[in-house]
Amino acid sequence: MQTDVNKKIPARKLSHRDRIYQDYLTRIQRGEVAPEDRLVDTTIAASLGVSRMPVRDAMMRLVHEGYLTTSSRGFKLPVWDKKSVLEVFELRRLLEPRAAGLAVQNATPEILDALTDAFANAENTMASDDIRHFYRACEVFRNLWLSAVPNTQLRQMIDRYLSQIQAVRMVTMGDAESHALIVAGQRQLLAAFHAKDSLKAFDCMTRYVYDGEAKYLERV
Amino acid sequence: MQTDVNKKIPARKLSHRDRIYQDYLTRIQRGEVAPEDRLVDTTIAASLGVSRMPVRDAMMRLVHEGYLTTSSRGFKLPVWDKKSVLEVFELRRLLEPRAAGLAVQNATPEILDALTDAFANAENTMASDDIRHFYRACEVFRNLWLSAVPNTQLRQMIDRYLSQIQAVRMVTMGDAESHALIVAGQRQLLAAFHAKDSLKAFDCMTRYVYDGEAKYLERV
DNA sequence: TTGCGCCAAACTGTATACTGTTTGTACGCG
DNA sequence: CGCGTACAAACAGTATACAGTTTGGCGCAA
Repeated sequence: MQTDVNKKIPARKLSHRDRIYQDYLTRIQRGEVAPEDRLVDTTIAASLGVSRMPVRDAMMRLVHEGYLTTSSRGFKLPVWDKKSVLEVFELRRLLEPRAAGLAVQNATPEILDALTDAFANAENTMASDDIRHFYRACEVFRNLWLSAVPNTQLRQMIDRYLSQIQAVRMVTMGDAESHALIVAGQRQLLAAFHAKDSLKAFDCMTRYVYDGEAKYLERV
Repeated sequence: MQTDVNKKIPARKLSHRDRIYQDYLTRIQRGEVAPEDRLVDTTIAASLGVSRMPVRDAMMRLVHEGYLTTSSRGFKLPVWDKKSVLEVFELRRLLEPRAAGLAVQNATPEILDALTDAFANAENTMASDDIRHFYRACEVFRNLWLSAVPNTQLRQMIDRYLSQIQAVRMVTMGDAESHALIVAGQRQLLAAFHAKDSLKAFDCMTRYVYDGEAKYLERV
C-alpha cells in the first residue's frame, strides 16, 4: 500500500512500527483504550493503510512492556488484580521518594518554573467537571519532576510501572477527596523543590504514595 | 521450511519466536555473546532452518528489553558506560535490601535447603580455575533467593536490570578478592535466611551492593 | 429448550519477496 | 599516494501470502 508518501524528507526517521507504538502507547496511557476493547492488528493496519507487520510489531512490543496482553483474540488491556497493584505500591515506596529527592537536587530554574505552572494548572482543574482534564494536568506535573531525576535508569523504571497502573489510577481518581489529596501532595512537593529541600521531598513523596495506597484500599 | 516437525504433541506450545528468544536470552545472560559479535537475523535464521521473522521478533524483543542494541549492522550487546552502571547500583541499593528482607520472611524450608546447597557449590568453585563455573553457581544462588521474593513486580524489576549488567559483573569477577567478597556476602545472607532475620538480610544486602559498587569503582 | 458437534470466520505465527538505506570497498581522479 | 565517488553487498522495514489454530455460532438431535 502507500508506504512512500514522503520519502524525500530525510528527517522522517520514524518507522511505521515506532509511530504506531508511540501512538497506542499514549492512547493507553491517556486511558483512551477501554478494557473491553479488542485491538486486532489486521483491523488497525487496514485503518492506517499499512500492512499487518508494523502494527503487529508495535502491539507485541506493548505486550512485552506490560501495557497489553495477547489473548488469542486480539490484544487487550491487562487486568490488574489487587495483589499486583499493592506490589506496585511497594515498589513506588522504594523508588519514588529517592527519585524525588534526587530531582530536587538536580532541578533547574526552568523546571521549577514549569513545575509551578503545572501545579497551578492542576489546582485549577481540580474542581473541573472534566476528570480527564485534571488527570492530564497531574500527568504533566509528574512527568516534569520526573524529568529532573538525574538517574536515567531509575526514571525509566518509574515511568514503566506508573503508566502500567494507569487503569488503577483512574479508579482512585473518581472522588473529590482524592483530588484534594493529590493536589496537596503536589503542593508539598513543589514547596520542597522551591526550598531545595531534598529530604522534605523524600518524606512528602513517601507520604504521598502511602496516601495513594490507602485511598486505593478504601475503594477496593 | 520444516515448521511441522512435531505438531502432534499439543504440549509443544512454544513458538519459534519464543524459543529463539529464550535461547538467546540465556546466552546473553550467561555471557556467551561477545561484545564484538554481530547477531544478524538472516544468518541465525539460516542456521536454525527457520525464516527471518521469528528470529527478528526475538531479537527486537531483546532490544526492547535492553539486552541488545540495533545498530544498522546486526544486533550487538549494548555498551554500558560508567554512569549507567552506577545508576543501576543505586537502583540495587533501593530494591535488593528490601527484596532480601521479604524473601527471608517468605522462604520455605525447601528453598532454604536449596540455598544452602547452592552456597556450598559457590564456595567450592570459588577457587576454581573456571570463572564461568563460579559465575554460574552465583547465578543459581541469586535466582534461588530471588524466587522467594513474594513481590512479583519487585522480583521482575531486579531480574531485568541484573541480567542487563551481566557484562559489568564479568569485569568485577576477575580477581580472587571479588570472589571472596561475593562468597562472604552469600554466607551472611544465608545465615540471615536460616535465622529468619529479615533485618539482617536487609543490612547485609545493603553492604553487599555497596561492596560491589566499590569493587567496580576500583576497576573503573 | 438444552446439549453436542461441526463449520466458517477470525486470528496468530511463519514464510517469502521486495524496497529503500546504509556500509564497505574498489576504482578513478587529483 | 591521498581523497572522493560510485557501485555492490548487506541489512532493516514492510508487504503479502499461507497454514495451522481457536472461537463463536449454527444446526441437529435428545
